Amino acid sequence: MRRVLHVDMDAFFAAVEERRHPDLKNKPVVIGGSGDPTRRGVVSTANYAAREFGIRSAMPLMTAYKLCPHAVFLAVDMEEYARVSEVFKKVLREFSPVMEDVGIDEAFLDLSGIDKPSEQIAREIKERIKAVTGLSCSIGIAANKLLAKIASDMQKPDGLTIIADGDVEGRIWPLPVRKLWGVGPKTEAYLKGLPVNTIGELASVPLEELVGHFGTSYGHYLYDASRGLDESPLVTHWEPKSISRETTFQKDSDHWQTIAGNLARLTGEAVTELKERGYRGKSVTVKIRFNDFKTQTRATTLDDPADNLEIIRKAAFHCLGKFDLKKKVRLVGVRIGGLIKL
DNA sequence: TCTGGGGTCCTCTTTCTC
DNA sequence: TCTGGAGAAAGAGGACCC
Repeated sequence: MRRVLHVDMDAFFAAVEERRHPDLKNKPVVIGGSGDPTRRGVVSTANYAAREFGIRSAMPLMTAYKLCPHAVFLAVDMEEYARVSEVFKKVLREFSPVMEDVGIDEAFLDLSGIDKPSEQIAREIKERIKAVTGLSCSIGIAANKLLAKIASDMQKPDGLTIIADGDVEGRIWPLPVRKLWGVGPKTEAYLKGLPVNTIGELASVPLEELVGHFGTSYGHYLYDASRGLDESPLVTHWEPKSISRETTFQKDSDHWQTIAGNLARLTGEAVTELKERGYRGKSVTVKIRFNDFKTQTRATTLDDPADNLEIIRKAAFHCLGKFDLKKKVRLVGVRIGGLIKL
């Protein structure tokens, strides 16, 4: 019988900042962008005090500022969060060697080979993480990744939730479909029209109907997921598939030099990382987002995999030439794909 | 009015090759 | 030489994740 644990750090970025700056405790804290709410950017994390004002992740900083002008706004300090992330993941590996990284503040742990009761392991992990990082986390344990992740979200912050066999009907089915990993705002809205609002209602839709609405792959996924079924293994090692850089201008621009200059700079940064990590790329894609938020991409394939700045920059500018730049541009980005390890 | 940045994966269409 | 079809690869867009 498989047993999977999911750890989710509570309001991670904000919690790290509060630990560094104890005077922030009990104040609303918003982490995002450059930390200047008058500039373009979105909320990465808000602490629980800020959430009481309606501030949420992915909200524009300017909107967050209107909701709570006296909140403390801080810049994202990825280096520090990555450092703390390594510390708590090291703790997890002490409990089981099979760990899957899920971004900076989450991880799965395979407990299948371990004898201890689930609740005891979870409590020990929470204590250890608290001891070495000073931070709290929420933990979910279930028979697979899908359910463990839903479980860790059920009692936040500082939660501990165990989903047992037979709990799906009683504890998962009443939840909104949006709680399923892979169901975002678009799918949620589409399902609402069927009408399907809860995971249980989704489970009552025949497989053929789901495949008709969503295609073979996603249809089957939804069918299984609504029943709490998930065979996917923990992924303990993976290679990057692409490396990208993009930037949103403070002011939309139709000035070619501004767009081209930024593309050249971003391409340089991406190539530097490509080289540092020891890869070559086979394809180059340029992304432009216009002032109406419409996004277009133009891609080209290189003759041979490359990590040479001149070759990749030339390819990027070839792509840039394929755009019709009549509208003002708000974002430019470059992606190097088809990576091959040297 | 506002809507980041760094990724993955899927689907559909177009282009290439045999 | 022309044409068509099949299948692969490339290109574009979009949904989703943290």
